[in-house]
Amino acid sequence: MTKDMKDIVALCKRRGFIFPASDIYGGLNGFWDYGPLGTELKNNLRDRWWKDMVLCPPLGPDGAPVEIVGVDSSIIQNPKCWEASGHVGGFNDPMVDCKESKKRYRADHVVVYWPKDGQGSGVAFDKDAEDAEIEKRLKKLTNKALADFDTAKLDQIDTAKFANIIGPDVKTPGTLTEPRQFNMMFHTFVGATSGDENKAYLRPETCAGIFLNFKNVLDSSRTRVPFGIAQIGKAFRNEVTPRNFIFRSREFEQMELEWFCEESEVPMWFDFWVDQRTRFWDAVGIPKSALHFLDVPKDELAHYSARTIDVEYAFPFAAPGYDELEGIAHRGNFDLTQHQQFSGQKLDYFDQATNSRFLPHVIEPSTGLTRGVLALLCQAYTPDESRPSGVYMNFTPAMAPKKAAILPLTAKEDHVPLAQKLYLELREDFAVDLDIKQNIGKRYARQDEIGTPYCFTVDNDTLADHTVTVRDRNTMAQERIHMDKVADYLKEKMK
RNA sequence: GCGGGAGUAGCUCAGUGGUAGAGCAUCAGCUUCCCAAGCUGAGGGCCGCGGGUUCGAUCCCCGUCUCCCGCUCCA
Repeated sequence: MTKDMKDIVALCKRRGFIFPASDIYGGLNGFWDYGPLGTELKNNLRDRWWKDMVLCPPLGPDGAPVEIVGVDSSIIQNPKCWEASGHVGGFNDPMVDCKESKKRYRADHVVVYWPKDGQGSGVAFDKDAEDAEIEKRLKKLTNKALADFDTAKLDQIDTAKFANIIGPDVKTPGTLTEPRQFNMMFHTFVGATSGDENKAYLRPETCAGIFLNFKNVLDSSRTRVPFGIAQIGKAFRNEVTPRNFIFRSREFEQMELEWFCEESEVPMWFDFWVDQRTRFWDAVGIPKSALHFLDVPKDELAHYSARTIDVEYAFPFAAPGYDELEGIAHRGNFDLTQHQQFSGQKLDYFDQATNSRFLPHVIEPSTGLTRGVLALLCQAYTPDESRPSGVYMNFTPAMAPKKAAILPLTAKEDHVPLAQKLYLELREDFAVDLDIKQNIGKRYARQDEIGTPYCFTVDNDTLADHTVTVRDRNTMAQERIHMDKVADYLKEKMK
């Protein structure tokens, strides 16, 4: 059984899950619109996250209920916020292109070896190049030994000297272009005039809005450490290469929790949240067997993080590997420290019990809602040549955009009125379809393709004893239940 | 941004220098007591967009946009 992204993308478009944004204008790279079914699916996943995190959060490791509150912060904040977070300074990496090798390099990742005697060209290497390899290439290109060179990072070198540098993958000097800034943040202007003084950014992640409101929440909500603040919302990144359907898009939606605790309790809470998040994915239909937990190696950690576990999912485009679905990071107290410094406002927490002040440490389970939707779609997509539709979407009942279809077995006779009655009853509580036209097989197939877990069919027996058949999407098996029990049946299945 | 591939019906694709087809989907009718997406029919495309060559371009050329694959990037 193979899952091909092309087929999944086609089904999403055909059945109204996801469309290219601005489709009638030819689309826009990295942007997507959610159609009728996709919106329901996304909302179901979003609401389930909010319920599990904020409305009905779990019991903590000690058995006591954990406390989490929500915020909904502005997408545009004071630009100083992004200086404090490091996004303005740290993520505008200057890049250089090589006209010869057609490769692109981060300027600070390229090391240039300059001859100490000033004779001949400088030779550039990737920062991770092995000594033996460097020595060999220097010898070949300049006939000098490693000890005859000084080194400097490319971003520290005057561009006037670039003409005399041999790029990392070529043999002649002068092929490297001037460094150019790559800004991952979308910028905009606040107010009617556009100039540097009112430049602002669309948030590249939602968590900053949580840290900015840390003090406001403390002052207004009687929360006490340990506690969490959650937020769901859009974020924007000017990705160099949007790729893999909605996996890496320029506008996306995040679900983030910042869990504030004492430093000494970090390991306990870290493990707790990894466990909780795994349970969540399992509950919405992503089993642990489809996940991979990557303990991010120290040298690849973000500058603020002491430990991060990437929860990766077996996306078809990553096969046979995995790609990131969620990151659970120990951010230390980096964010509060930075915002305290840049804003000049005290953000420390006063603990009445111990009469001490401190900046809490943070555990951040951060996931992409839209990546979650993609994982749900990929996981649900099930080719099955034995059935007419050739495929069905195996959503859990709780996540499925449509919970059930009500089908009169025939369009004539007297099946229709009973089906309508059942439909009107169910639609008060569930997203259900009533489908009367065409033969029953065609209608089952249609529901399979959009992942409706149950079909209730009215037939001749219904007229006599008010029972209907329940047809299970995955097994195609049927059982009879009383019409009055259908609502309870659905409710039970959606737990 | 670079290299390669591709844009024809809602989807997947054929096709020809003389203004277009198939399968599926959609809709209507028929059939059907349960997978018979079976039967009949209908709607739907200025062949991505803009130029150029030509008597004439969906086809050839140029530009542009978008998508896919590989680099680069992914805090």
